[in-house]
Amino acid sequence: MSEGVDRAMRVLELLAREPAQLGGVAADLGVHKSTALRLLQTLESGGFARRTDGGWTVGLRLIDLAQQALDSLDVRAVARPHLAALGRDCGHTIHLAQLVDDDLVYVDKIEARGQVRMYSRIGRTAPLHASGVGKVVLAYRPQLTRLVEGAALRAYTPATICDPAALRAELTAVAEQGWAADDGEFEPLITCVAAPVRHADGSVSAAVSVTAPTVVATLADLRRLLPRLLATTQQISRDLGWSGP
Amino acid sequence: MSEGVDRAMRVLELLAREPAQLGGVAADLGVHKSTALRLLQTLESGGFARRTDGGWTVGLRLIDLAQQALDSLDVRAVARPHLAALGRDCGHTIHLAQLVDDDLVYVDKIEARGQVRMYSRIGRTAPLHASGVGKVVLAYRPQLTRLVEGAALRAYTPATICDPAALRAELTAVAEQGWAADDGEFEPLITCVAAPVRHADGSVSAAVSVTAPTVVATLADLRRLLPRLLATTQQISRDLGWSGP
DNA sequence: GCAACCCGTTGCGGTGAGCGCAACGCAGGT
DNA sequence: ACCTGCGTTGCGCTCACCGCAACGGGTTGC
Repeated sequence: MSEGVDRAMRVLELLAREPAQLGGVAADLGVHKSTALRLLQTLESGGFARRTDGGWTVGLRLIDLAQQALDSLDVRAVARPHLAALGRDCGHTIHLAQLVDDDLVYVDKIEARGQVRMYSRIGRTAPLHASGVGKVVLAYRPQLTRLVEGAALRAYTPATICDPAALRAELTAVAEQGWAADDGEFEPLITCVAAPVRHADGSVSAAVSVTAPTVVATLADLRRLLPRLLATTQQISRDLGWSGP
Repeated sequence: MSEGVDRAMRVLELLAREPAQLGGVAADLGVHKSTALRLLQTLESGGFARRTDGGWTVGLRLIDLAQQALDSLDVRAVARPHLAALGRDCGHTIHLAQLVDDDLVYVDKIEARGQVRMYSRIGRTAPLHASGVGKVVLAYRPQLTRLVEGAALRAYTPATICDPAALRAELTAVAEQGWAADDGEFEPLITCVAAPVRHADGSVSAAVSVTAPTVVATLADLRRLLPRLLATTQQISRDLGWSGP
């Protein structure tokens, strides 16, 4: 629709991945470098891009805006202290994922006490069929299963549930027991347990998970944390206005 | 330079502050609403804007990109575990600020153990003359004093140092003692101590601070944490390749 | 030393992308 | 029944933006 804006967004995608120079940006967009320069200058004037020694990078304004947007998410604000307390108690990585349109997005994260590197990032989307938070949300939002019914379920690991029937059975079990596990279904050797967060109207559009590498904690270990996790999600739900069981 | 992109950035600024509807966006930009709609649709197609029940909001892609950019900041990655450890030891809010061009930007934050609300946000800029991290950076980057020399120093509180001569004296003291304090100079009743982080070449372009409301910790209390803070910044500096004293 | 690069940057015209306009469908409120 | 304000669509006009070509300044190579 708006060509310039479209190109600008592609530029930001590029720069966020890694800094680039004018020529590279121009080539990647398939435009003349003078065009790319003017784009970058415009972005620079707004603080969305900046120059470094070795080329162009995303600007601070982008980071500021994103953080502003994150802070305006009500679920995040309400949940944060509870997540921090949970993280302090168990020492593992805590994730908060929220459903936005048809995507389940990680919107908060408490780092594990250990120094173990784990690849996850606020802003990324969680695979609905291959993550604890995803399965929890699916289990309580039947209409969302349309997103995984027809589509071929991607196998991230050998443990990923790719068979629709098996997934349906899993979701039924999750809905009944009130929590979900993920034993290496997205990344090998990474395990988690997840539980739903309810809004005032009782709907589930967010979830909390406790994640750890199996070398640190096995699924059995994490299961022992379930009462603590469920207490956390229930407290968050109550803070959001939910008054169910 | 590029009008469309310029408008798009203004739209994002608007949406990040608070969700808005088409009419509001159009009015604020001073354009016809059809124009605003096309802009929003373009942003939507790239994931930079999205529709909610009550209007338009910033999209997830923006958050993802910003987080990606944050993660690529080397200082942040190196410092994070040390900051977490420091936060665990003292329980107060920890900030990491980095100099980007002429702005000192908060790039990481460890929340305080207590539930006390404090207004700071990753992505915001720190006032150079009215914050611990700002004064530390100024003290070790004399060429930057040009930024505060001529300009009228804004008085955030009665304690803010607005007199150039007084500031110069303060910076000299900071440079000598190796750390800076901020006793209500930016926000009343908020105190902090800050120390410099050095890069491999010995230059100072980042700083760490320990912040607390005076009701929780007085300046005297925070001073007692100085050895721990200085040990942290020195360790970060070493991890960055610095081999000084 | 000069030449050959590659970087970012700057006028300059032609043209098509995107602008404003006007009109429509649809909800929700009075 | 009306009205108000939302998002949306088609249509010409025009000016913003594109590509081109040329320039200045670093760095590299022989």
